[in-house]
Amino acid sequence: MGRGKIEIKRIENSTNRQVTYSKRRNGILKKAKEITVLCDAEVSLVIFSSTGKMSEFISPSSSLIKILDRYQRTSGRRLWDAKHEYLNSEVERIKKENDSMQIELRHLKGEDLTSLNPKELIPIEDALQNGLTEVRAKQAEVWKMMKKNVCTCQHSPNIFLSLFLMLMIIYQDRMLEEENKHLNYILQHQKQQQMQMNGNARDMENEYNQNGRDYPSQMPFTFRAQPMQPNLQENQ
Amino acid sequence: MGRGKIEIKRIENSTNRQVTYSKRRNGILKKAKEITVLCDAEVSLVIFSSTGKMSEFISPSSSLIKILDRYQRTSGRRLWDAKHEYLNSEVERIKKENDSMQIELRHLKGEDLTSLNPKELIPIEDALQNGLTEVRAKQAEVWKMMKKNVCTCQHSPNIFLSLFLMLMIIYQDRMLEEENKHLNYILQHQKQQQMQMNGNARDMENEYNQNGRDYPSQMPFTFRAQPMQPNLQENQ
DNA sequence: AGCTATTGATAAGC
DNA sequence: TGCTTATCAATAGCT
Repeated sequence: MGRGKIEIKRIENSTNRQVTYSKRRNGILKKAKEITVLCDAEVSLVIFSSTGKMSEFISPSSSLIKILDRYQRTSGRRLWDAKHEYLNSEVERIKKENDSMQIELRHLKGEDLTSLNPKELIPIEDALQNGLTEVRAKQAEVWKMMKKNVCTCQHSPNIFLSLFLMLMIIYQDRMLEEENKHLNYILQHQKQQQMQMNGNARDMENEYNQNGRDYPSQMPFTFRAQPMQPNLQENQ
Repeated sequence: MGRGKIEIKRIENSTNRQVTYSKRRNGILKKAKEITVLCDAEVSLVIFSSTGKMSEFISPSSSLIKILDRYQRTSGRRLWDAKHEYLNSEVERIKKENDSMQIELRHLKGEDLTSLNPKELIPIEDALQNGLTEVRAKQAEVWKMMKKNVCTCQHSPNIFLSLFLMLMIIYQDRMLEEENKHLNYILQHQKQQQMQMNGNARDMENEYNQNGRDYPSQMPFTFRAQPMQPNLQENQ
């Protein structure tokens, strides 16, 4: 490509060689950029001219180190010494461990199940059931301990209030969540009511109670975000 | 250069991208060879396709290690040390990830729960419950499919036998486990009986049945490791 | 460094 | 993947 065909052999004229180098180097760098973008390839290109000037192109999303790392893994050729080799193997080993754990975790969380056959589902189900049993046993134990503390500890006059506060602390996140759901529910409900204003105006309080039963609650106790009963400690 | 101008941006069509990659890679490799010959440059070119296939060109008179050495000297950038640091940090990072996953896994499996406070147990319980729901939904789906296949497929006369065999395959591990438990139970029982030989010799069969009820079984169906009923297919 | 005639690379199609 | 061909891109030689 040019005013005449050239043979691919060393250009003897130094100036000419230098000019050709400059032009062709730009060409290759451009091509390298283009192939990374067009084909999302990973490219590392290092060129030294005969005068020792260096040019390079590394895919922007990568780095020379990453590419060389990959080069070693893919080609099997070793570039660094044993020290690095050890670290490399460490990384490989731990990454593998990591991957398998990730898969296990995903499965336990009910994700990526489509890739499993029925037989593989069984040990997962077992593990989950077992875990749940353990966790609930632990929770029961905690409750038992608490109860025991309440029964044996006589020197606190406000023990039920304390217990209540503990529950508040334990369940505060879920309570906030529930409260949010609750408030959202009321809000939406009020909107609906306003829209129906012109139509049949039914008893608002009554309707709330009616629908309140459908409002989902996953709490073990039915806490509602209402002012704390001030007479609670009278119960003991 | 081609039947039409193309914009330099990622080629979305995967086949097209692959073809273009192949062609352009050849082009770049050729250019790299040419510039080394024409201008006696030193070139190192490593390309990974998006599918992970590697191609390389290193100036024949050189080697990748020589070029990288020169790269370090010329650019002043460190590759070996940097590589070392990079790997060390990688190991650290992945190990941390590993540890946290391990802890999560243990917790989900109901281990090491003593270190947790009640509040921390709740998300674990939720995750387990959720996972169990997902897994069982998946299982239900599988069963539904099986059932559908059984109902819609009329050309197999031994469909219930087939179904039974499928169950056998799915549950074979648990069956073996159960059988083992069972056999161990009998063995231990017989030992106890032998030790009591000289004492009050009660009805052996009776005692087995009496204690047999306590022998735990978690199977959804009560399979016992006994010869398959040969008349099973008559049931259909 | 710029220009352009010319060769080379390649996009699209098979 | 390989071949063909119309087009576009790179560049050799020159200024």
